[in-house]
Amino acid sequence: MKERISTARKREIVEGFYNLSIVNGLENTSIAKIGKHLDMPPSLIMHYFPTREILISNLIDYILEKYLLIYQPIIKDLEQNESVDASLIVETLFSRNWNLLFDDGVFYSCYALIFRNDKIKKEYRILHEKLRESLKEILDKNKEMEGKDTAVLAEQIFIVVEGAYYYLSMFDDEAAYSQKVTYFKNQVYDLLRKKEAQLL
Amino acid sequence: MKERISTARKREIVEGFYNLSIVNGLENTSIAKIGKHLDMPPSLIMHYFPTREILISNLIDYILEKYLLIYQPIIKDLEQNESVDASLIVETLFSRNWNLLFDDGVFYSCYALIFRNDKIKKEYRILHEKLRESLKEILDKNKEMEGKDTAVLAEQIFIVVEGAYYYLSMFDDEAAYSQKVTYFKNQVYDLLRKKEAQLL
DNA sequence: TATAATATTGAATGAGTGTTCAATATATTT
DNA sequence: AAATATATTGAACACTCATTCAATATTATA
Repeated sequence: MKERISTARKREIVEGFYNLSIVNGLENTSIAKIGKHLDMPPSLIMHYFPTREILISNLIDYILEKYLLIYQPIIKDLEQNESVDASLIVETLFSRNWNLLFDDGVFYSCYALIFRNDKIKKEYRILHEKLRESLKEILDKNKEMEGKDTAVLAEQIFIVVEGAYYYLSMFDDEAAYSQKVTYFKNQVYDLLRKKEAQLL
Repeated sequence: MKERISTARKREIVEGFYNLSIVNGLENTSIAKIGKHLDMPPSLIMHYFPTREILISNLIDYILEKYLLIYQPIIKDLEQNESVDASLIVETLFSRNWNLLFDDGVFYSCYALIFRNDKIKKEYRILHEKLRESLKEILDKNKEMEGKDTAVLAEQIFIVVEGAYYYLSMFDDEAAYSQKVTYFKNQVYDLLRKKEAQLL
């Protein structure tokens, strides 16, 4: 019972931190502000997260956890069919639903921390490796992929996806945005179509 | 003369800000710390940069200015030859010299600001468009590129480069790093080799 | 040389920071 | 019901923050 209170409070605090960070930025979201937002004294936050660093670490866990949900449409499809076709993969990877899962501003602020914090760097690395492994498994279920090095293919596809999200975040103009997305989707389709297995 | 003092001081301050941010992170680099680092009172910094926001804006100008220097090896080569071959382009884009030009931690911290600051977003967008336009011009000088949509090609190449830098920053292991770089370089070579012009 | 403009200093401001601590309330275990 | 563990409170801490201001030093202009 107390265990439940503890975990519920922790989650409440992390989510409050996250939601405030979306609006104010990670660097401007203080423990006092989180407390005011959630109507609880800062000392209670410190009770569950002894230092701000620990709190940030938990926020990152929370964000990365959400990040893994991208594959949900594909997993859902796999429950009914044996393999997934290319278009569902591409459309899922570039869907804007992704942006709804987590806030890009907070995500990149946390990402920037990898350069000065090895623990965070490792967490990010593990997540990104997971994303690629999952894509490889999905690709391996497809007969058209036989004989291809799906591990390398997954790496190359994700580089396009991640580069695209990075770049496209700079564009507000809907027309320019969607035209560029088309280029990058085609780029992934080309990778999937490529006949020869990737050379080492 | 006074003009010179002013611009020299401004540059000194921005560089101090930048150098401290590399070590402590952008969010932990205060005006007081910059002052102590440069042995000048905070009030002098405020004299040249009335608000912290303006100072950050100038830091971003400074970083983006450095970013544009990637093309230097190619420009140097173009002074002697009429066109640049693919390998110099690919090697330049993936060279680690790039990392020496500016600090990635500071760069991504500043990048994260685009999500809450439209002025910064626009600056970043303009830089990234410039990078692509320059690459297009370089590609256009090459006869092998005739008939290809070099504008789209430049977009697709840069997506790979930027995605790669984002992803590779998570890896410290030299072997894993260089193997992955190989994949991504090949990916760009494939783009350059592709016969058909890109469909709209 | 006198005047105006800019450069530089140092002290002060109030607000906000993360964190600590002792006291109290609530729930769990004995 | 008593003892123990956890949850919650609110006040306080020393410190740092960006920013302001009046005073002084230096340089440029008239």
